[in-house]
Amino acid sequence: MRADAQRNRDRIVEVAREVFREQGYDASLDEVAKRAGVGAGTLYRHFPARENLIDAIMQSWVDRVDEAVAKALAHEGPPRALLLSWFAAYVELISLHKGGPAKITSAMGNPDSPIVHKCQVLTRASDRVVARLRDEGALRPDVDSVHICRLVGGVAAVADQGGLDQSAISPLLEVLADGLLVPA
Amino acid sequence: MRADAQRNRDRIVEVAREVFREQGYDASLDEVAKRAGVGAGTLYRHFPARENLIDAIMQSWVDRVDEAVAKALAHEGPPRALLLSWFAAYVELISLHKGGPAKITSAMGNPDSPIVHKCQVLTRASDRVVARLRDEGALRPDVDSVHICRLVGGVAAVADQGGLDQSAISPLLEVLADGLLVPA
DNA sequence: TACAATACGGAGACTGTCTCCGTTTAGCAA
DNA sequence: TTGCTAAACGGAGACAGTCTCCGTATTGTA
Repeated sequence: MRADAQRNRDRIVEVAREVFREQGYDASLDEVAKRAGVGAGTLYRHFPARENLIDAIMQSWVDRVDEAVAKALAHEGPPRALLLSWFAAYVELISLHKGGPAKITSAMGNPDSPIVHKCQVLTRASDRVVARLRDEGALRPDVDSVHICRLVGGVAAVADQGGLDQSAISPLLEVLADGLLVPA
Repeated sequence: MRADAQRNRDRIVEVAREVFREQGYDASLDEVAKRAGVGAGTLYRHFPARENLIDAIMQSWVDRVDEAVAKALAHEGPPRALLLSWFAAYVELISLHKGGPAKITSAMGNPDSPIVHKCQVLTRASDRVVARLRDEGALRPDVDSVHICRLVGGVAAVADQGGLDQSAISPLLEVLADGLLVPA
């Protein structure tokens, strides 16, 4: 890629991150282009669809997912606490931008989505949690990490769109944990 | 209301129901006006916001909610089957139109939403199921019907946006049921 | 039949998406 | 350095959707 193209691409991503954080994933792309000081054509050449831009923004975010799952696994404690800790991290990670939970969760399992590989990062992270719990015999045998991602993503989507805060989310996540773990 | 106004209003609702069923809740309102044979101004005078139109469309749907909950309650069987039967009906009811689950669930508990009273219909229906299960001592004491509506609505939203079918939804609803009921 | 009051409709302002193509620039080879 | 070409740029403008404004038409009443 030519140096100027790289420069513009980087700048667009940087600005988009800012604009999306302010206004959510529905923000105007022409606005992003304008603030980045490039023409609309340049933006759309680099990112033919809005989703491609979102995907690029999330690049740095992948690292945070790995950190979060490592932290959750490192924490000693009963399976329920581990699961709840991962759920909370999961919700936070996908809720960084308004509209994120719905966007990510609905792309889950759709191989044609431009953000498919971001979804894989999440399912793989959940896989690690699932594997640990399964080792301990704490997880119901018929659940897998896609189920978990959909359930927790659903809660996050509702919370995001309905403006729920932490205290409203927690009881919902607890129900999920109780439904996923084998009865004590 | 003047007779011509009433006529137009009815016609707009009728056409909107059809258009929304075909294209989802994001369908163009000008298209609705056009098909209804009225000007855009007329549509927007009757329904200042898209949500008001959606609210009007759902009028007939309220009856179906009452029917569904009655049917679920009439069914003899263990609490888990009752709950799952209600969940399935709930998902179906709010998924009649594309985008419905997200719209309805995110309005849940927001008193300013134009469709707030449709949400109340759903919570009240869930209340009846909750009351029955609580009588039987089958429900965890700390859950209420708003929790249930949010959880099931979240699953419905994910299913709606991700194009999941019945077989993908069922295991998710089962997890919810297991998390909501006291362990057997 | 006349006359308010009420309602209608559609042109057009505005906003956002996305494309097309003439212009500019980076990078390389001589 | 210079010249050249492929690559990239940018922004005008086509298109689509939302929503308003206001001149016109209709209703229902006195």
